[in-house]
Amino acid sequence: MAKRKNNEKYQRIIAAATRVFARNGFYQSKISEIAKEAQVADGTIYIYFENKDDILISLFEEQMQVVLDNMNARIVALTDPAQKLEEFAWTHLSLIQKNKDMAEIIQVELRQSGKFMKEYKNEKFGQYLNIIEDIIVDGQRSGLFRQDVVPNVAKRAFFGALDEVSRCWVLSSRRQYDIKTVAGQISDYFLHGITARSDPTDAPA
Amino acid sequence: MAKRKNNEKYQRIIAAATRVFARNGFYQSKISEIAKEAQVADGTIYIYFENKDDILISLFEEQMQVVLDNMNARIVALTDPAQKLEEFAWTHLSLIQKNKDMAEIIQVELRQSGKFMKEYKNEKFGQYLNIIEDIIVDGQRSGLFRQDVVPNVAKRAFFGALDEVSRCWVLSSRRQYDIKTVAGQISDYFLHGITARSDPTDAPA
DNA sequence: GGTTTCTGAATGAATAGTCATTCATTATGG
DNA sequence: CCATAATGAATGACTATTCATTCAGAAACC
Repeated sequence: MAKRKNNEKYQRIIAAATRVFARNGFYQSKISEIAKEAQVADGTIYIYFENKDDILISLFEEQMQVVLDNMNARIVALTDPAQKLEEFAWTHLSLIQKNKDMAEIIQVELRQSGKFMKEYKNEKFGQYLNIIEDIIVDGQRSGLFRQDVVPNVAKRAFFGALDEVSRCWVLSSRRQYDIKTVAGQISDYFLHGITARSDPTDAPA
Repeated sequence: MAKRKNNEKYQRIIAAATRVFARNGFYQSKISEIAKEAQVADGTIYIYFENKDDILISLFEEQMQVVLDNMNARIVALTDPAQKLEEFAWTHLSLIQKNKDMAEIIQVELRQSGKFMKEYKNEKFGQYLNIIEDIIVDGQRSGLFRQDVVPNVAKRAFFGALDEVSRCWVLSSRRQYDIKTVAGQISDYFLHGITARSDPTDAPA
């Protein structure tokens, strides 16, 4: 296999595949269509990738690394765990919005059972979730978050909430509410809950 | 097409397809494998179903109706919106646990596959989400829930949290925490948030 | 500088295998 | 017997992958 990173043709195929997979779904996408979209011969793809699956996995690994770096850089700049969670929500939704094709693939194609979710270990995704877990544990240590919260469950609850909203955007292609509103609402539910409180200082901003 | 409902062979094919799809994923599943599992000839499947897609859709419609009826029956018996949400969480997770193959298909194949999420309108799923929305609107009317909560966003946040936990179970096949704990935690985050409060009466049970 | 040889990326037509779907035929049961 | 259900081998489309060939540029040589 020819050298991958920083290779113009490799990147062109990745970009083309992202569009094609998002358009048709993985199993409906033909190698020939990706080749055409990348302005490359069918066979050329096999110089850079093992097979069709490998294109999807590579696509994911490549993008996930960017997302991880991005997110870590933003989180590390903050100290307050509550602020960190808000930042996570906002950044996550921004990334989804900025790269809809990619988001759709991660959401829809990669999670398909059998091959991808079961056989491919998907460490990058685990690392991503662990950013949330670390924030929660940190907040518990400092006494800001309740001690009876189970970080491993809470991280999934928080991520799941964001993810479901993202799915809605990705699949319906219309956003009813802007990112700021949604990210704010979700982190607010998670931090303070939806139950009304008689004490007005508890009301959100 | 031979009459469907209450037909023994129809049900046998649905049941077989559920197992096979859960095992291999939709696109990796062969009609011949479903036929074998249902102890039926390949061609017989086409007496009861239009095509392969139709099997998946029928599977889903059939099961979703059961889930909807189940959930509605349980919710209607309660009056307190907060209790209703707790009941929703508990029932949802119980149903997932009780029927893992089905859960996997709904989670992984149907909801997330481009072909099905984009082209198939999926009204049953919308109805399911609307149960949550109705509870939230109800709670706002009675002043129990905050007025600044957006029901349409909140329903997705709540469902997403449950769904992510379910996915974790379905794909890893081991449950670290029992249903009662998880359902309790999630509805508690959603109702009261994870932030610690100085007033001890705010602490969860 | 000009000629030859070499290299390996790129090509795309051909292959080889897979499977959904059909349908001529057979069984069933009323 | 007729109608309906069931069968499963055969069909036909589809497409991932291969590989013999081309070709542009780099090295070697004179």
